[in-house]
Amino acid sequence: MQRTRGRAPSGGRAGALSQEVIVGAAVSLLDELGERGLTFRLLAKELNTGTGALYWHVSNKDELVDLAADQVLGHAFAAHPSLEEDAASGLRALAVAVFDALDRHPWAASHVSAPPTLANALRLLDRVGTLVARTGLPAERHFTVATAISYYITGVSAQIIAPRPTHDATVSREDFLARTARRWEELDPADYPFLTRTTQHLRDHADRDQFIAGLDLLLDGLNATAAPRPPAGDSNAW
Amino acid sequence: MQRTRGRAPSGGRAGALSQEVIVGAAVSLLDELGERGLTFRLLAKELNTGTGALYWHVSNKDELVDLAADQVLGHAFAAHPSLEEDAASGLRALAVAVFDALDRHPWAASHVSAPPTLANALRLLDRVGTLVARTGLPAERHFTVATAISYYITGVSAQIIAPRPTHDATVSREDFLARTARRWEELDPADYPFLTRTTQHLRDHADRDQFIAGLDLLLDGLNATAAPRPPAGDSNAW
DNA sequence: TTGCTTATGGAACGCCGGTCCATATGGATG
DNA sequence: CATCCATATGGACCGGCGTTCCATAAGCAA
Repeated sequence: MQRTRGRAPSGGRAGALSQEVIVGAAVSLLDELGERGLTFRLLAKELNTGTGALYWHVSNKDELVDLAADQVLGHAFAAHPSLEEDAASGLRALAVAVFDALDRHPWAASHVSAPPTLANALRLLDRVGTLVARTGLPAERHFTVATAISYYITGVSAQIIAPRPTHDATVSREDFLARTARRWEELDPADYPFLTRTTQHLRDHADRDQFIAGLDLLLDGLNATAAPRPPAGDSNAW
Repeated sequence: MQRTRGRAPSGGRAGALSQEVIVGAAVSLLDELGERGLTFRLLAKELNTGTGALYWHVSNKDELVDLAADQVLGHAFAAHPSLEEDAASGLRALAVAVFDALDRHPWAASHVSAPPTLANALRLLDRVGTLVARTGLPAERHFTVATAISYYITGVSAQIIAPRPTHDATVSREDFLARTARRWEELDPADYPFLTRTTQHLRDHADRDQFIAGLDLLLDGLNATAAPRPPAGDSNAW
């Protein structure tokens, strides 16, 4: 019965509760304590109310966290107003904005899903699609390519960002990488020929650059298939 | 204290418990009931023991699920023995094998993480890296490219596969897609210009093909950057 | 004022992850 | 064969969680 509550705060009570303020408080708590630390009891105390009141505006914890993640995704659009750029750099900028937004709220990364159902996830796919449509790719490929890029953005961001909370906040990133590198070095080169000689790159790599490198690979592929016949000069001219 | 229990079942008791059999039973339960349905109590009953005994072999539920997911990832290697192929088709086959393995155990998709720490996740990155090294790409790019591809495989698989359990098993995939398509059609074309004219592709798309299409895009990019100067004839000859 | 819908908050329920501990098992030692 | 101890077991128990329920309040229409 309490579907789709949280209309605009107009006309309500004074210290009115609403889905919007609840989700906002949830984001703060999630940033501070992570997904495990977010509790309806704690959230209720934070908002000076009881758990029952919260359930009037939000149907359960899964929905709450999904809404919170979608709000975080919304930050990316605020940080990246749709500039008038060419398609390739527009896609790059959008992707990086999403990565950075999720990077600031690691718990959210694993909750932005596709095919999208929430408002900002829908907006993301739509913007990617609009930019893809500008590349001159044949129309029948737009959906597939747009979806692939969206999947890359959210899926790979989640892979890169999510692993951290597994380990204590007491362990710094450098320590973690150094420890992992050492473990790779101790592996049997016969079983793991590649890893055992690649540990230095692991130590030096930056997550954000890694994300961008893969994205560029994807966009290069797009470029290559969009213009299969190599043009005379600059192959970057879409 | 109970780190790294579960030595080979040799020499133990008769109905010996071990990490291996526990993880195996967990996989079955996860397949049947999902992550929420897996319970130490239920698992204990299934194995005719108590919860305390389980904790002797596995330190907590997170570790148990991670181990279960890694076991599922191992299925992919069994299904895809390292054939002697050229790098491109080898990467394709490996990626698809992983996707298929995760597709059969949807709960596992969101638990294979990178940078890898468990045995089969390490193997995956190593195999990808080995194949990448065969492409003739300059050595200093091996790590970045291999990581990007691994991220794509696990991250995008998770994106494609994970969303399903959110909805009841009572709703078929076709129903879900049709419903989503209808919702996209009802959006305001001013806000969502791309989505509102792309609903037919949504209805028709196949997840597996979608995964492969994005992968091919990535591999095309690899191909393009590996051989920046387009060779005379076939551009697929690595 | 009356009556109905919307909204609130806190008590209570059932279940879960995890710990504790009394007990058993079986190989090593003599 | 008797003893001992690290290994292993299983069930009771604890604290805390998501969720439900319900008695009540607050706004609004007649």
